[in-house]
Amino acid sequence: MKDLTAQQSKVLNCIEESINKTGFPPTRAEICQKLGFKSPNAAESHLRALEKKDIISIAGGSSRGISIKNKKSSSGGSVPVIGLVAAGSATLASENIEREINVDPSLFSRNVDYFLKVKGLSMIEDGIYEDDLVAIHKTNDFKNGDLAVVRTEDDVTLKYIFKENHKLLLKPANKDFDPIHIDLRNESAEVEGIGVGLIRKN
Amino acid sequence: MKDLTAQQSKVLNCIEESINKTGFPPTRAEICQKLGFKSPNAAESHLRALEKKDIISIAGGSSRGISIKNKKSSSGGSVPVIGLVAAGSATLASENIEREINVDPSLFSRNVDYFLKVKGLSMIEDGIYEDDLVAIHKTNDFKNGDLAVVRTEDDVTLKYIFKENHKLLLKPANKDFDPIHIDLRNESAEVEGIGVGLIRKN
DNA sequence: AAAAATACTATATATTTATACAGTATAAAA
DNA sequence: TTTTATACTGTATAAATATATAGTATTTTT
Repeated sequence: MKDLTAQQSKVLNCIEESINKTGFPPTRAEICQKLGFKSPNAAESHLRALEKKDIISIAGGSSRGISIKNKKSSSGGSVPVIGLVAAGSATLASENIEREINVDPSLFSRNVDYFLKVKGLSMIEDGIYEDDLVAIHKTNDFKNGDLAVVRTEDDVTLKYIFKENHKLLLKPANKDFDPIHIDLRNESAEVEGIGVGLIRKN
Repeated sequence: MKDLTAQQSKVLNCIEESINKTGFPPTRAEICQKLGFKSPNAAESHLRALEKKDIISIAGGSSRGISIKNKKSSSGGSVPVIGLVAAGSATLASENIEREINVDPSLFSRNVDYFLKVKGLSMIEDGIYEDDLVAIHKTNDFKNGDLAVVRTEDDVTLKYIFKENHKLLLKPANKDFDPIHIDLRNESAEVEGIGVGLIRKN
């Protein structure tokens, strides 16, 4: 990312302040007033510079149409919690959003789309316990050994995933549980996302 | 809090959606468009109703001047991360704040004062791994069996705590580690806080 | 039964606001 | 050295927007 100039930082700061304080972005005039500019074009050109550097986006033709890109946390860091229902291998209640929690997106390595509330003990040997919230990044791209949310024909399960040609291995971390073997020629299976973190409440 | 009517809920929802999606509140016209109203005054009066019920506030004379009230704190959501240095039983670098992360205070059962970054494997059998962030609630009050941050004469360690008269037992969750016995008549020990949760990054 | 709140359409307008255009000046990059 | 980016003032204006006023109709509260 390109560096911002001192003035551009001030303008960006002014935008953030406005959003935090009032709940909405500032107008050009307000930026000018706060930073002591006498021409609205002073604000305008700084905004365009910030837009060019991909720091903000400006909605054309609408007032206060400024939004800060790749916004860390803020207040919009709300992530849904979805519960797995059954034990062991489980059924995802697709729209079963239990609640929403606020998390800092910068916390985890990848963007968190939802938290999966773990039911069952299939991953207990790797420190994933019942009722833990596993942070899921939605993707169907994975590497062998990733912790994946996999939708099989009638189940959704959280396991380590390994793929070799047409064979899919879903491996639990509990010696009392058997690995699941899926032959993709006969059965369908889809990776919904991969685990990028975990939250546990005692 | 007074109940909202169905229409008022829709309008509120529309405002929230706009803020989430675009980064700024909607105009009257935009609300009308989304909800199918044909007069800007339809939106206006619903907004005034929501204002009267203290759900939103409307900044007079400014465009998109809508903000949703009592938005959940977000203020005190910044919590420091402190690293434990050595392995097994460790030394707390007291003011060694690695960084700050934003968490939803309602996430854990008790208020989180800081996160302790775990070093070592002494709690591994209970799913607390190296580099996990254990949410610590500062207190010197504890129950037997609590996960506690204990400052001994020259160490700080995270263990299960048990107290019986003058004897303190600090119990790891790893059979390769020995429990620590402290005789409070000879040695001093202080409970800095107790663990109320955990965050892991993969 | 009357008053107040809800739920709108319809029209109008003062004000807010984005945004273009014309300059000036300096610093940095090509 | 010429171009590009930065950093503004100053003026102007079309378009966006809040907001008032005038109605109608239904539901809820008092």
